[in-house]
Amino acid sequence: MERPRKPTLDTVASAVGVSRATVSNAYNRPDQLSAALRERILETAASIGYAGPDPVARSLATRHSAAVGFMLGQHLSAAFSDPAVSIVLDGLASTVDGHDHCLVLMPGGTEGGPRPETVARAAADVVVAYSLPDHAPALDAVRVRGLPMVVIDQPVLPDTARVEVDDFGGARMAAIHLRSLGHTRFGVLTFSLHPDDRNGFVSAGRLSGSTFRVTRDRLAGYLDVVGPGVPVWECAGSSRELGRTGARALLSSTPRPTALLCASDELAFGALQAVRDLSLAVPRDVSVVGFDDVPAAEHSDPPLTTVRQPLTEKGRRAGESALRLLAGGRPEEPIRLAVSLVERHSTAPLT
Amino acid sequence: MERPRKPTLDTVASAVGVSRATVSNAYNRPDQLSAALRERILETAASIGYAGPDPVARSLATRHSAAVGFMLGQHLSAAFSDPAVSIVLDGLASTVDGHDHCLVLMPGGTEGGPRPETVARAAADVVVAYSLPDHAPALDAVRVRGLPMVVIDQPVLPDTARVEVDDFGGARMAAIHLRSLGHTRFGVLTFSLHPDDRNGFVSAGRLSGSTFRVTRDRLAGYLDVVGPGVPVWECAGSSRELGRTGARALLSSTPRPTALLCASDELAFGALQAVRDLSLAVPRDVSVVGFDDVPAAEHSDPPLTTVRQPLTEKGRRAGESALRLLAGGRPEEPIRLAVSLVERHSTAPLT
DNA sequence: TGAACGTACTGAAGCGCTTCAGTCACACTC
DNA sequence: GAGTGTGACTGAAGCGCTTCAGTACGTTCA
Repeated sequence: MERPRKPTLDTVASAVGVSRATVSNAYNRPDQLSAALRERILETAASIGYAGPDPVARSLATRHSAAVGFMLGQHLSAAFSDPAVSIVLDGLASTVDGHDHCLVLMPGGTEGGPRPETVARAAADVVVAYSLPDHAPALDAVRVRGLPMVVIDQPVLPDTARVEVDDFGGARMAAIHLRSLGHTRFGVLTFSLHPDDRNGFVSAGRLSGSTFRVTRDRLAGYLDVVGPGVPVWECAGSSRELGRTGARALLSSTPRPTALLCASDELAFGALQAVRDLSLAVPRDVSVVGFDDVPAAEHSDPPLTTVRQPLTEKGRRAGESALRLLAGGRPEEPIRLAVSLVERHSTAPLT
Repeated sequence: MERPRKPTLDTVASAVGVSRATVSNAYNRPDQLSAALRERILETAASIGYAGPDPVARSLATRHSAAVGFMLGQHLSAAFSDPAVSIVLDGLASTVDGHDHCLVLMPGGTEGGPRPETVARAAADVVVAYSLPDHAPALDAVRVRGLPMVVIDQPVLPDTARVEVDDFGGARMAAIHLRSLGHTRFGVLTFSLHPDDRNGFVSAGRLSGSTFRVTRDRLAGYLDVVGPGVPVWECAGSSRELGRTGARALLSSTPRPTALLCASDELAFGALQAVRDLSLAVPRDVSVVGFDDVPAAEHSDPPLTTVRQPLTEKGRRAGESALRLLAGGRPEEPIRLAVSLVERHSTAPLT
């Protein structure tokens, strides 16, 4: 079947009997033509099924694509199972959407970040990177393309905007809290140190060379307070299930820890369950702290003591930075958001 | 500061001393030139910082953008807190990424779907819609643009591919299971019937006119078996917290239900917690069934009896359909994936 | 009354790339 | 030595739009 060609600006222009420039103005610069003519153009366009200027052609002509790329170091399901990611992404998405920009997802491959080819071929004029390992090839691909970038929770990169929280300080606060409650036997539950999906106790060597900034800092914050000899279990991702397994392992060591320091709330929720699994109670037998303060932390059983970081704001600020770079602004000073300890009922003095 | 213009195909062409067409071929049709020349072109390109053909210009010339749009009826945080969404999205993303396509996110506004302008301006050449209300304006915007579309769990639309599961049948299976265990007093926990974020008991009127196909069918499946008089609580989203609140309300009615039918696993997890909150036990005092069979269902306490739907495959099939449409294929017959009841330990005979 | 100004619209030059019909030189055949 | 390929490369026409310098035609004002 001979499908009719899609209408273009030209189609509309000759249907109305004006020049192409005028039709373009009808869409983009209403002040450039009389209201009556504009009305007539829009009506004609609708009647012949013209859906408005083609986004791609417009992007080529204007030299920006109204899209912000989003690079993620993990598979999407893994990433989103962590509310910390989805809330940030939501903040980001609503910010850019409010300014008529789309979000182009570049999901991570197996290597800790999108493939460089994916980056090279994606239409975006600024990209925000979240949770990539330090030297991800995708980061380099962005640089080669000359796209401005904002990184979240990532090491500093030349010419790049950045938003982050004080993971190290937050973790220290949590650990100090526990120590001041009298605890001396700790266990630490962390998520990936390296992009290789490993679960298990962590050796000193693996610990030192972690390529994920956030993991590294939270862990360092904990260990800075509780000392380096503490058992650390690494989970391949931030999920309840993995946390439950890890916490079970930690609680099976002798002497049994009386306090568990978790790198995220999701991991901590798993730990809560693990304590129950062993017929122990939180906080009577073991205290648990999380990190993030996701909404569910307030309603867990018991409500979770955790380090609050402003997740939505993180996404929003990243979005605003991206928009500012898009408008030609220079990357500003790194934005550092405050964290705070939220004491609830999963921690108690050592009895 | 005078920033140097970004190199283009032309820049490379004249640097090497060949025509622009040849440089283009070096990237897209290696068989059209000698290996030696290609090598030389690629080297020169790298040395002058050319990152490869501009994606936008290429899209305009080829008339496809290598992007699949993704429309979602909810805010991203709401959507991703439901693993059922993130797993589907992950399946979709890895399918299209494997074929060098990006995913363009068009997040829902408040009206149950992306704004039509968002749709009109997004560069994508096929879109997949998930979890939109029946007559979302975004659906119409896609039609006007003439883009092919695949819908997941959505009513049939002319000229549109579709993948879905038998929500009605699945829900019936779960309800029949409960009835055959002897239960007669039920409570139903559902998620949004309308795009207005409401929580509370559902009136008959609100129930009949639901605009979300999935909600409608699961609910209808439950009620088909347990009868129309059963109390139904609507949650604004599919999260543990909302489920917990709703289940608490349901369990406070007299006579107290002995079985809770939940529209999703997340809701069911909340119900599990609610039962504990009231110092009751699952399944001794109350049986609970979920829907989806997300990974966590196997590990909940107790493990959840639920209706399994193949989430990853749903995303994968949707991705494949999208790719096929992109290749010019006609929309095929709707794909209907099988569901099955997974009996675990959250249901038991009425004692 | 004529210079100055505004408003409404148009022509044409790109934006950076793909693609297809050639052209050209060279080898191969009978 | 004319005919037939064939492999390697090029010229030029678009893809659908934006934009900017201009034209044409009133209005205004000194």
